[in-house]
Amino acid sequence: MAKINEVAEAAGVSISTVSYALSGKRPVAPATRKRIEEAVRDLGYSPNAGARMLAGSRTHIFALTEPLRRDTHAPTHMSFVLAAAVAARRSDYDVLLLTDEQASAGMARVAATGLVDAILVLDVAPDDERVALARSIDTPSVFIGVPNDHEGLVCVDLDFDAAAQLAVDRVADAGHRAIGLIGQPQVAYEKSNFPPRVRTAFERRATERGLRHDFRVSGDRMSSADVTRRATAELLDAGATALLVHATDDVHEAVLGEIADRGLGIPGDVSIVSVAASFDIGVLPQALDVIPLVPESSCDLAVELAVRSLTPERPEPGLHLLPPVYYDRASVAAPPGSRRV
Amino acid sequence: MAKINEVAEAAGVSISTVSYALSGKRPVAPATRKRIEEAVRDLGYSPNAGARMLAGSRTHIFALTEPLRRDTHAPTHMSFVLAAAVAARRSDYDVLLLTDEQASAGMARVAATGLVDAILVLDVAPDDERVALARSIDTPSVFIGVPNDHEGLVCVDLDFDAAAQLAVDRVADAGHRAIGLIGQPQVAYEKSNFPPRVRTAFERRATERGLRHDFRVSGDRMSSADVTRRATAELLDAGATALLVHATDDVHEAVLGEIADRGLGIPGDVSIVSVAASFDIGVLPQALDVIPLVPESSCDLAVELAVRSLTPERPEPGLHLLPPVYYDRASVAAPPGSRRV
DNA sequence: CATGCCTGTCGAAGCGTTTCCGCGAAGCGC
DNA sequence: GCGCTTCGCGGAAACGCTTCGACAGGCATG
Repeated sequence: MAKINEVAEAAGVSISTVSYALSGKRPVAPATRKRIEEAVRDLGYSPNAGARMLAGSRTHIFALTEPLRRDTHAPTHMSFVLAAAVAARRSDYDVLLLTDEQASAGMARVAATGLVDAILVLDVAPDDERVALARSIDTPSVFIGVPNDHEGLVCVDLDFDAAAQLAVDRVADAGHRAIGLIGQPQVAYEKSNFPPRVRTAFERRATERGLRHDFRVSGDRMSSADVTRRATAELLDAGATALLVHATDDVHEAVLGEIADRGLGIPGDVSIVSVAASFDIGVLPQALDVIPLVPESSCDLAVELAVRSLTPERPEPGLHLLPPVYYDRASVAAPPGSRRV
Repeated sequence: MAKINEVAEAAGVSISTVSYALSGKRPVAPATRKRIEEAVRDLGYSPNAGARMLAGSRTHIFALTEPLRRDTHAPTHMSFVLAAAVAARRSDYDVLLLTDEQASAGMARVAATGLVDAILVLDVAPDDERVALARSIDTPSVFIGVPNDHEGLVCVDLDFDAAAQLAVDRVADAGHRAIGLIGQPQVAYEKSNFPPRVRTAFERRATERGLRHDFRVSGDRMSSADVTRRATAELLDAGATALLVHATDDVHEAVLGEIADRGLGIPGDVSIVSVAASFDIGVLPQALDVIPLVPESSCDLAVELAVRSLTPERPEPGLHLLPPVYYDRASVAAPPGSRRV
């Protein structure tokens, strides 16, 4: 509760010198700086947030908007929120949560009142209404996810296309000629932005590589494991020797369960690659090759772009895609009966 | 981006009149008020957040601290965060998220800088370090959950004792003489504050009513359904005719699965009551009697107390427990072979 | 020795609200 | 018609910080 003038008095300098010493925006003599730092410590001074906002042009707050759709996968979502908060903090920023209907309304509000310096947009839908909003306000925003119409926006995401292509290439290189993709639940292809990207890239690349390929959605919360198991069964029955899985942990479990129940081995009989998994793949009973979706990476980049958009070197609008990384866990091998080793 | 003086000019009044008209802290002539409101609309004025904080003594921000322990159940947690944000918004408050290590460090920081008016404490552990912190700062705080040492703190929670007692009474009244409790995973009894409360109250009340009773933990994420099924089997084998379940949805599913596999009917052979469930009990394949833990109730109350702690009528420190509500879904009946109907 | 240039510091002007104090006009009772 | 209260409103002082412009002194340069 000490104020800056008390610090100044205690250190025997002027208020402005204290301010400069703390912000580092102007050089201060080492001896002076030391006295000031001591005074700060002794008095337990920390600058008043409101005064800082008013005088400076920074609030040191980012908004995080998240509509929280019904079908949002809670654990994944939590990882992103956490990662965003941690990343923001590293740049001396706090995070203001705008959930639910406040995702849009609040976004306009905090922009108008100047409560935040920038806005991080989470849980992006293909036709997200926050796209228009972002364009209409002058608070910079960074989308974590790619809406259909992203003209002029700064977007961050895993390069899902490249990820899907990488996975397809890997199994194709291993000699597989027929592959399947177990995707997200049906609703995700309507409400979310990335599942369709994986699917499309999968199909395109499989075609390019001359592979037979097929796609199935997985089960959602209600229909549970059954749908997924059936999907797995269908793909295997159709002759697929490699499966890519783009889904949550329980879907992976169901896929592995079905494979095990059939007495098939990984990678001896079936090869598996997990694409864009955002959970800890280590919780699964079987080690799987994975191209992870790392919330920390996306959020770190998003925060960096947000910070930079407050400087003269604003980041250029457009897609900032993170290159996929492939982790080999020996769940991909040549298909059974193949002539190669 | 319009400022209050522009509004004043446009409406032909002074700045202070605009302020009073908007805050309602002093009466303003209807005609004047109308002119001001129009000017506000025309100019799209919204008061600058920083200036408001500095001049007024309110920031209109609550902090929400959540350490996010490893074992936190993501969906439940999300419900609480969402409920808190919604409740806060109804009182014209925004929510600043302090996760992870910032749960404590950030709590001290936002208090010192005056960034927030009050602090909501989530995810409370029995020996929570935020207890000491809360006492040492002068920003009011409200705990959602009850730490062991809650002397002088304002705490909100479901009355777990009463809930457990209510459930025990219900099955006892129905004629059961041997009952079981399927609780949370083991770790929850060390790290969380409420599971032990349910267990203790269960045991006390069952003893008071002269019931044979037994307790089992459920399985966690890794050990999955097996542990829970075994626990269920053990309780049933020991002769329990009624089971109380205090756990997440998948544990409920496992319990129901085990009962179904044994060819037992609910409530014909076994009676079930779900205690303090925070998920939508409707997702289960079978309707169950439930005493729900409603995040909205807790958070609404917490916000109300937080708001009130900023007024002269500060709420008195202590436990503010929400009375449990019993929803009858016909999953409790007389035990098999009982003489009554 | 005068000049100019750094370096380190200070004073003061904002930043956009809220709120205290006070003033004029209108309404009231006598 | 006079003094009183009440009502509506305006002026101006905070609120605590950042930052611009200025200035003194020390140093090297011509």
